[in-house]
Amino acid sequence: MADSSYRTIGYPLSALDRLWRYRLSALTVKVVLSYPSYIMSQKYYVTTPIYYINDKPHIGSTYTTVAADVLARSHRLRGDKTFFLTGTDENSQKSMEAAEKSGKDINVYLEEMAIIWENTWKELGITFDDFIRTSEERHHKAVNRFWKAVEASGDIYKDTYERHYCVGCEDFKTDSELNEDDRCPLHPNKDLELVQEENYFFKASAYKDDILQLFHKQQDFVQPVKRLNEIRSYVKDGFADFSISREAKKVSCGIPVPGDDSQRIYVWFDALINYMSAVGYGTDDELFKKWWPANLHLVGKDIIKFHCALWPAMIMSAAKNDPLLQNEDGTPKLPEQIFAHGFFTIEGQKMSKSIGNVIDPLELAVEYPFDVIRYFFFREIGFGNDGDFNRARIAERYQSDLANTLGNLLNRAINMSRKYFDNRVPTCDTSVKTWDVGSLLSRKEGGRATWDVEMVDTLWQQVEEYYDSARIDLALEAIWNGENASLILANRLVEETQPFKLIKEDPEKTALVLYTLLEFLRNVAWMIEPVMPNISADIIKQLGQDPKSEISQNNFANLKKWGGLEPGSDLPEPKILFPRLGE
RNA sequence: CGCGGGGUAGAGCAGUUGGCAGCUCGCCAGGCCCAUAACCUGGAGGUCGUAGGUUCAAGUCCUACCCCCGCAACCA
Repeated sequence: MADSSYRTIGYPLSALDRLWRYRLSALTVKVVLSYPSYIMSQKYYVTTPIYYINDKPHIGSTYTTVAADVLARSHRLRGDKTFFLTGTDENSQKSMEAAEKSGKDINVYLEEMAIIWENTWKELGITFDDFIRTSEERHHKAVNRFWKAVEASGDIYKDTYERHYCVGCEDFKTDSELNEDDRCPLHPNKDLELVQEENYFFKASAYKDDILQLFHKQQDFVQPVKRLNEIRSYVKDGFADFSISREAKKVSCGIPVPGDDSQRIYVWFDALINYMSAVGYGTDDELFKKWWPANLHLVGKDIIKFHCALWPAMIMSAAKNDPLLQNEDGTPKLPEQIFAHGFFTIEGQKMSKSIGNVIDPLELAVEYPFDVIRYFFFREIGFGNDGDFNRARIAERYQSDLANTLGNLLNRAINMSRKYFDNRVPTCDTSVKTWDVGSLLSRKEGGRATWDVEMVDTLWQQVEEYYDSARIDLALEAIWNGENASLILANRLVEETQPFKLIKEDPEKTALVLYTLLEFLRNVAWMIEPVMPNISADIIKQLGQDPKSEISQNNFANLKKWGGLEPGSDLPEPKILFPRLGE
């Protein structure tokens, strides 16, 4: 990097060979902004969708919820005021049908199921801060307030119509949206309902340009980019008004339309508002001001239409007549970002109850420590992409990444330290930031021959950036395999310095090497804490520290500062972190 | 013209604005002996779905085409 002798200034561009251009591009310095952590401290509000409770949680909803948990934990770790919301959608026809099937009273059924969901998340160690149920009073109040605001903006109108309604899409279909057999192309085997009634509509179409403008101005409003493209073309091609109510006599659930008991608010208009009702909209203005707008709505790729287009349109409308929804400059307080993750198949097959491959997360947590599953979710599958939930791959990841790379490194580092330094963390000068390794640490040409604490700082910066952009997968990759300090590199460090030989010649240098390994592992433990909280705590305990006391300091800058592991402190006897499988 | 995803090493995947085709696992050969038969190094293995086009330069941009996956219900 420092060697710029091959930069032949003034050379005509056309004469540049491939190598030259390649090297020049390698010179591009990544500028990473870093702030003192006391400035970084801010609020973070993240949500999952509210789940239909026509059955217990499965691996799919678990994936979404765990992702939100990882992001919430990553912000808490850094001292951000964090609010993580999940919950249940109880005003839907699907819940009603499931209740009927079970033969239970609807309220009894909803109560039981909501408890199952909440308890499942608790048992899996999900750190949600609130659990919203759309049957709750606070939600009804929020919906009422929201409806009235939208109504005052003139965006709710009544219409009598006769139209094709697709139960699968929960949406109306215009003639142009039907396939050649006059059926819904998404649900061709499902009869369209010819619906004839008088309902309320939300004038979404009035916000078409504003939504497109939003996509244009805030390019990261929808992530990943491919979803933004998808939703943009949907809005461009026609962003029709949404039906937002049903005749009360035809549905057995739902919140009554304010001022019109003959109609019930229908599905999405009601459900989306949960993100506001949970933080006090309609019940606690101060609380609402504290948390809204949400920083991130985490959703599955199937519901981006509602979250990325309908929801902002609804807020734009309501904001016109509700100061609580306005920024200081009068613009609507929209959520900052919507991230759509992909779906996964189970062993190559679509997840399906009839195939019988639906996985209960609690049963899975018996097969593997749940931290391992969490790791697999984000290491194996690029976040935002589709993937496959595959047992063989879990075992592979476990053996290779967890046992061999991480677990073994911890074990060998602790064992050597104990053996050579009287069961203690080696004593060395922790202010030494850089030292000769003796050979090349990086296998790449031009790789470094020194250990440099700066590499750990750089890794921290990368990891934080990746967590910030919800790229949990990239954070893990950087920790395990990155160009800077990484677990791979730490293992290589052992080979290059050979502390097991070095101890006979140069105990001081050996102390430096082993301290570096242990202290790096302490840092890694905190980097992976959002994804593997239990493993993280285990590592810190094995290093002779109390994870709780460290985190209770709630001082992120302190926690990641090099030298946190005290030289000379006791090192307990190590335990195998990830026992080999099948033994 | 229904919508979306995808075709890159044996398997699974990355490849930002075109600039030496990469990662993990597996395989082969060495090294090491602190450690969980773990760790490190080297190697083999590619017509980047096909055919055209733009360009000094295409996995990447353009055009056409082929193939695979998902789209009854359950369902993130």
